[in-house]
Amino acid sequence: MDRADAGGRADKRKLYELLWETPGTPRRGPRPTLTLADIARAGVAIADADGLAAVTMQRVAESLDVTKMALYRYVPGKAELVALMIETAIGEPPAPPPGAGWREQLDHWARQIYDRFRRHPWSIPATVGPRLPGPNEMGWLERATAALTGTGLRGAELLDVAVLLLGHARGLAQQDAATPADAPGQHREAAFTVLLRGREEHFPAVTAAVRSAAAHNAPDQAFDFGLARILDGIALLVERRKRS
Amino acid sequence: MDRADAGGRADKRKLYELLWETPGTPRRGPRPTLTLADIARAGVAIADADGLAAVTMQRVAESLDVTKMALYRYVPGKAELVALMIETAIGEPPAPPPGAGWREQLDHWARQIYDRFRRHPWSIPATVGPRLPGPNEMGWLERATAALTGTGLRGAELLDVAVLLLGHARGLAQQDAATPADAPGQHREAAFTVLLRGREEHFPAVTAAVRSAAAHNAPDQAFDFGLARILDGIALLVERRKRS
DNA sequence: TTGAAACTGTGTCCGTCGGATACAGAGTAC
DNA sequence: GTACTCTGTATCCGACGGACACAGTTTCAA
Repeated sequence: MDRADAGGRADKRKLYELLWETPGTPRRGPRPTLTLADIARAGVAIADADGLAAVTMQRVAESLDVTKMALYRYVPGKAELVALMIETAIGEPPAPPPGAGWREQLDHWARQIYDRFRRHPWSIPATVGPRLPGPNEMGWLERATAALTGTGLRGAELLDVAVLLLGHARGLAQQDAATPADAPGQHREAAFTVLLRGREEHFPAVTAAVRSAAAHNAPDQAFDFGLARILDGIALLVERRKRS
Repeated sequence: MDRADAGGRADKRKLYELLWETPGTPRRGPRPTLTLADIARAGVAIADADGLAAVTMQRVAESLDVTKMALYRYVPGKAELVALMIETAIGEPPAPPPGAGWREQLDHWARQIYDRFRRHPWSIPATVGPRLPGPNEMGWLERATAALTGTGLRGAELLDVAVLLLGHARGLAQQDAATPADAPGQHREAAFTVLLRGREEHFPAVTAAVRSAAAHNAPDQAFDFGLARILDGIALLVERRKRS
């Protein structure tokens, strides 16, 4: 049973303090050999190298030359460790290109977060489910909403746009992570072709689409394509609001 | 260590047979007491009730009045069981509304898949990472691409559109699942308000957006909003292709 | 009719995981 | 110096996924 399900309010409070408050260092007893940042970085390194499943309290502790149980002096449990890892991996939001309009800013924002997801594929499964956002995560959200301030969109819509772009970046990063690294050329089409073989009459439209895509052997532009459609749709709304 | 990481080719082949081939029933030995569909349904029921973490070989077996190890006669491992559960939960794709244009079809498609994700929140974390799509999943993709056939979009773009819509439905369903069920009114804003309190100067744009959203106490329309933007953006492209 | 073969479900065992608890040593404040 | 507090450790536990050997059951072939 995952503690995230049954843990309840106490765990959530612990996580909040861990993410949002810098602990006032106590002045008694031996100095800690580790810091939260150390632990988070060690976890990220392991996850980057061998995936999220390889992030074990045991292994994180070994990479820090400490016993497994020592980690529990810093982190209440594994869920909180992963939360810290996410904050570390996502990092601080990048500065928007100076003097850019809302569209360029959002385009930049989406590409940056897409890049983070691709550099840390484990963060995609790690960020599903009910979660408490950390300061860095909130910082990214701030940048996205700030980009749209003054466009005439409503408050809720600003948040909706951020969620929309984030979902797209996540989805595409996941698709990239799903394609094996040994087929650099036709990522997605190759996997589908095998599945569709002999079943063309069941999936005629997909078959046609895959064949057409393979024939034009265009590079994988799914992220750019979706991003352009989304921004087009937002631009349409901005224009409409401006006129009214 | 998760077998999905290190398992390699043999596991993938097993999973393919499991998802795509109806096994020729052997005629020797005692008749099986279970079917794959039984097991998948039992797993779905447990996941719907208590979450994905509650789906244990032990518990699935108990709910079927069988020993844990009996399940391994049907399913190579837990990863494959979850894959079967996903196929069962997603189900066959719905028939498109007759006589509808591409936009209505895609709108319907997105709402339907959004609904599936919301009815089975566990399927969101279950469908991350490298996966082999099953027949039902491919069926959904078929419907989406079929809706756009004849619009002048390229083959790769049809697939991109499906990925885009799927990502949106996933993202929003996840956000819904993250909001506690005891706050029916202002879902998202309530959680943010607590985090932003006392930090308004750090996140001015988010603060303003959240306050504005809370003031207009509009119902949660994030899914509708994003879907409309996406379809607007696609419509723009379709128009452009039609003219050229 | 009588094995032999094949298949199903069971019981037992193992390694690994997250985590609780008790304890020993280290450092600080009085 | 001594009491207190904090750190890291050692040991233990239950639950998990899974391997393996075995017993019972059904069908096929002689």
